[in-house]
Amino acid sequence: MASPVLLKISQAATLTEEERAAISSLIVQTVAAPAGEDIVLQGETPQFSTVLLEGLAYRYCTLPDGRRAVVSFQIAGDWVDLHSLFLDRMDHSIGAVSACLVGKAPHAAVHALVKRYPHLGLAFWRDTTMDSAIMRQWLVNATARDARARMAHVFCEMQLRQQGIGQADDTGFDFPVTQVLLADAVGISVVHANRILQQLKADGLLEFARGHAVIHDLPALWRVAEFDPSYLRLDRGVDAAGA
Amino acid sequence: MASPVLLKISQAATLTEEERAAISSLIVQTVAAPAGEDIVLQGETPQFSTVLLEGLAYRYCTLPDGRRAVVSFQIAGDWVDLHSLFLDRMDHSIGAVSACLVGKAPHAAVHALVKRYPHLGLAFWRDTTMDSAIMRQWLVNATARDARARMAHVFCEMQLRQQGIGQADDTGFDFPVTQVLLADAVGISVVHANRILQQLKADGLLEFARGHAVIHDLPALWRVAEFDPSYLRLDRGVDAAGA
DNA sequence: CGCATCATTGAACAAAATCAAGCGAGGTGG
DNA sequence: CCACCTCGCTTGATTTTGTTCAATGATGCG
Repeated sequence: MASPVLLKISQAATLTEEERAAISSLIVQTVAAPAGEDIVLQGETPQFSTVLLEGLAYRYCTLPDGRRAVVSFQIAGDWVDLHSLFLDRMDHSIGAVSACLVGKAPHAAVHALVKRYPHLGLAFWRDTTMDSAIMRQWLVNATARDARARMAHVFCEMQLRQQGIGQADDTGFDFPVTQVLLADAVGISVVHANRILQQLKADGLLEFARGHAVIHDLPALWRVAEFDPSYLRLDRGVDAAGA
Repeated sequence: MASPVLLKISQAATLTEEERAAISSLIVQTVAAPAGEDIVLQGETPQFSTVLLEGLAYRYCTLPDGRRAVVSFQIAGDWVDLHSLFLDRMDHSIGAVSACLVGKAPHAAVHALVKRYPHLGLAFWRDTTMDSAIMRQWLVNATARDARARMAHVFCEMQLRQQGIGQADDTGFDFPVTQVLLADAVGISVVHANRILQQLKADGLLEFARGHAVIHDLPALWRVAEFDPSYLRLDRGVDAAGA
C-alpha cells in the first residue's frame, strides 16, 4: 500500500516490513472532514493523533478577541497533531481548508509502538522536528521580513512541499486558500494581503487566483523571499547516526 | 546529583535510578562559554547535542544581509539543540547571553540511549515538543499582536520559566539581555523597543534596566500580553498514556 | 582619561492597519 | 428566471504603527 504516511516516513528512515505493517495498523479509523470544518479544536484533550491522508489543512490559534493566527499548513502525509501525544490540552486548532481525509491513531497505540520499536520512535520524533524547523522559518519570517517577502516565502515553501508529494511543479500548484486565510498566515490585514499579491503579480513573479498559484519566475520568487530550501530537507535520516 | 538536566526531565517523566545514571553519563564534556560568544553556529554539522547547565542563551537565525532574528531564549536545564540529532546542518545559531556552562552529549550516545531505553526517547521527544509549543506562541505573538503585547509576552514567559528553576519570583528576575537583543526577539527596531519599554514602565507594569526586570503588576502584564501560561505546562508526562 | 557599548531622544519617513465602499460570482428562495 | 444575499475580492482615503536617520547621553571598563 502506497499510503502517504508510509511514503513520507520512508524518506526519513529505512523501515522493515514489520515496522511498516505496525505503522499501518496504528490507524484505526479514517474520517472525512468537509472543507472549512475543524478537525481538532483548541482546548480539547485528544486521545488520538491525526494524520492527513488527503487534502489541505491548517493549524491556527484563536485569540481571546477572535483574531486568528495561522501557524502552518499541512499537506497529505503530514501528522497534524503528533505532538498532542504530550499535550494535556490542545493549544491550537486544526481546520480543513479543502475537503480532507484523515487517519486516527490512538495515543496509547503510538506509545506502545514506540516502546516496541524505538527506531520508529526516532522516526516520529524526527517528523515533529521537521515540523518545528518549518515553524522556526515562519517565525523568522514574521519577525525579520516585510509583508512582500513573507508572502513570497509562503508560496516558495508550499510549492516545494507540494512538489515533494507530486502535487506541484515549477510552474504552479493548487492552493485552495482564501486571501483572508493567507493574510492570517502572513500576519497582515486582508486589504494588505490583496495589495501584496497584486504587486507580486505586477512584478511577474506569481499569480494567485481561485485557489491556484501560477508561478512565473521561481528563482526571482526565491530571491524576494530569501528562500533557502535546506530547512525542508533534513537530510540526515534516523539511521545515519544510529547503530 | 541535582543537575538542572535531571531536574527538568524529572518533571516530565518518572525515571528509574538506572535511567538517571544513563542520562548523566550522556554528558561527556562540559564547556564554558563566555558572554556574547556563540555556542553553536548556523551551517555546522554538530556531532553533539548541547544542554545548558548555567546561564542564559538564545537561538537565532542570521539572514543574508546580516539581520538577526531571535527565535527563543534558553535557560538552565534546556537542551538547546537536541533537534540537531536529525539536522544535517544547523539552520540557526545559539549564542551565550551571559556566561554559560554547557554539557555535550554525543549524538551516537543519544541514539543508543533511546534504543536501549525507549521511555527516555519519549522524554526527550516530549522536551523538544515543549520547545515547539513555546515557539508556536512566539509565532502567534509575532503574527497577531502589536509591539507592546509582544514585548510584555516575552517578559511574562521568561518570568514563569525562570521561576520554574527558582530564578524568579513575582516581583522580578535577572534577564541580562540588551535592548538590541530584545528588539530582535520581538521583531521591532531598537528605537521602538526602547519606547515600548518606557511605555510599559510609565503604565506601571514593568521596569527593565541593566539586565534586571522588576515587575510591578504581573496580572496587568499578563492582560496586556494576553498571556496564557498553559503552553508552558504540558501537564501530561510521558508516563500518563503509556503502559 | 578615553574608548566602546548601550540607552535615549527628536524628526522625517515608510509600512501597514483601518475605515468605508463597491464589485462579482455562486447559491437560495420566491 | 430573477431578486437577493453572502462571501470573497478590490479600491481609495485616512490614520496608526513602526522604521530610519542622526545625534546625544549614560555607563562601565582598561
